[in-house]
Amino acid sequence: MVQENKAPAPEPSSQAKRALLEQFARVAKALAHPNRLELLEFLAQGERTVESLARAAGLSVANASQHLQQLKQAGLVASRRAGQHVRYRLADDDVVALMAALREVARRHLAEVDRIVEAYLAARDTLEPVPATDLLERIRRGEVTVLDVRPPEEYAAGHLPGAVNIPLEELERRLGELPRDREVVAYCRGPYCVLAWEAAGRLRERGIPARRLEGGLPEWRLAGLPVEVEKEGAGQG
Amino acid sequence: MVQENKAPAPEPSSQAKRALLEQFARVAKALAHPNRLELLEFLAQGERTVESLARAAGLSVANASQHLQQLKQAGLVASRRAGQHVRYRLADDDVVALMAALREVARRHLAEVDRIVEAYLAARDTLEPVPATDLLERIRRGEVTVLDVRPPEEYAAGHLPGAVNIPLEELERRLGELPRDREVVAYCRGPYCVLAWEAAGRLRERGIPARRLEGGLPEWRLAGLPVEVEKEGAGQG
DNA sequence: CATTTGTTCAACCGATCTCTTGAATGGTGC
DNA sequence: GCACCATTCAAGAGATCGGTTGAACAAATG
Repeated sequence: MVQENKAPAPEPSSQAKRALLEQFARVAKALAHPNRLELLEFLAQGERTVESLARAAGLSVANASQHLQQLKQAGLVASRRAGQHVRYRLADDDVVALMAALREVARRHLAEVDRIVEAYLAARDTLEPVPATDLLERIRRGEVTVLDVRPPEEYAAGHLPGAVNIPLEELERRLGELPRDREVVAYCRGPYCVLAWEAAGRLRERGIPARRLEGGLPEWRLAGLPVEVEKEGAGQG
Repeated sequence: MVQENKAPAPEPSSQAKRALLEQFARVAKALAHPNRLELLEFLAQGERTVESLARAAGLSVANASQHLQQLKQAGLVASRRAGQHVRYRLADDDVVALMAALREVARRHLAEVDRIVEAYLAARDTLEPVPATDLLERIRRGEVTVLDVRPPEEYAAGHLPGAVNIPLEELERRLGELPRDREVVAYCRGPYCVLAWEAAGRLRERGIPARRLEGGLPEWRLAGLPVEVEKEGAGQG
């Protein structure tokens, strides 16, 4: 039934409401493309140049640059010039929290996510992951070997206390570096980063007790847990 | 230096990675339009029909229905038929958390948000809002009058313990209902809902001590604080 | 100052999104 | 079983987005 009354109370500053909603939508829009989400995941590991990000994400440099600028305009990332390069970084840890909330909603309400995890990730490692706080306790007791399977560049930008860095592709070759009397806990970029699943699976196939950390380095850092950083040659805080 | 090596390790299941990122982007895409964000804000107050939502958001019914279906496919809302109507609701409180994270990032990193708040909202009430836990304490001590300025429909779907419901447009007329010996704390739909700012401002202009609650009903509920619900005539859990 | 290297800009096309309009669907209640 | 009603579907116009290409720009190097 057509209600012939005037517009339903065009509130005083519905103008403000609209303007605010547009700002929030702007942030969401920046998150609304898989390539940008992947760039954010890389940036959550630490500062990187455009070129490095483009290579990691399999994008052309121009394309990566465009996406990064969208992220920047949405306030999700920041950049600075360092020598010849422009280095991008997450604007803040609250961006990590936002991505976590996004993943959580998707995980809980999209059956497709479960399906993908079952089909691709659970095939490599079915064990439950180790919660971060449990791991910290066991690190302090020296009961565990922490294995960082990310590329050295990301390891250098920050890693778990005492973590050993063996990128996945070198794992078989460098098995000797892992003590055999302690459980290994592997981690990488985040809760769905395949590297850690794969590493845990491969290690257990070889009889080495191994599990994944629940979440990756960004989530660990977000929880306020301690992170070690290699001192950088050109770094300046 | 141009690295002429082959593609940078096209990881085993970058397929899975891609598929997951697309799912996360799907959720973000659903959030990436001001109209849908507004619908979500209404839904965060409680279950509503398509028609009611369309009217509240100033959309055509067909358009509102389309947006609601996008939200549904992204797992953000759910629906059920009730008599002749279809009633939509938030899928889960984690959606409230996601929206909170989105607003937080926008607030902290988009200068435009501050500008809008300053220009439109702070003009009505400049006092700092009351944190939810503080308010609960004062409610229990009976030290405060809690004022819900949302429409009765939203009040009925859930409100703060002991809250008085006076929609903003009736505020002047019904000032007598407010005890004059206690501070009034007004709230509405969320941290940027103008109703509470306006109400607090108008009350203080009349010499009644009044402030806003920090956040609205959805944030209060998300924090696990107690909510009162009117018993509904046709409700069935 | 000229060159090199890394990043950004600008223009373009195809794909996707948004809203409108008008018709179809499918429960409900009589 | 029938008519009604809220909701959904379908199609189309206009706008926005996404990726490519090639040129422009900026900082460092020699």
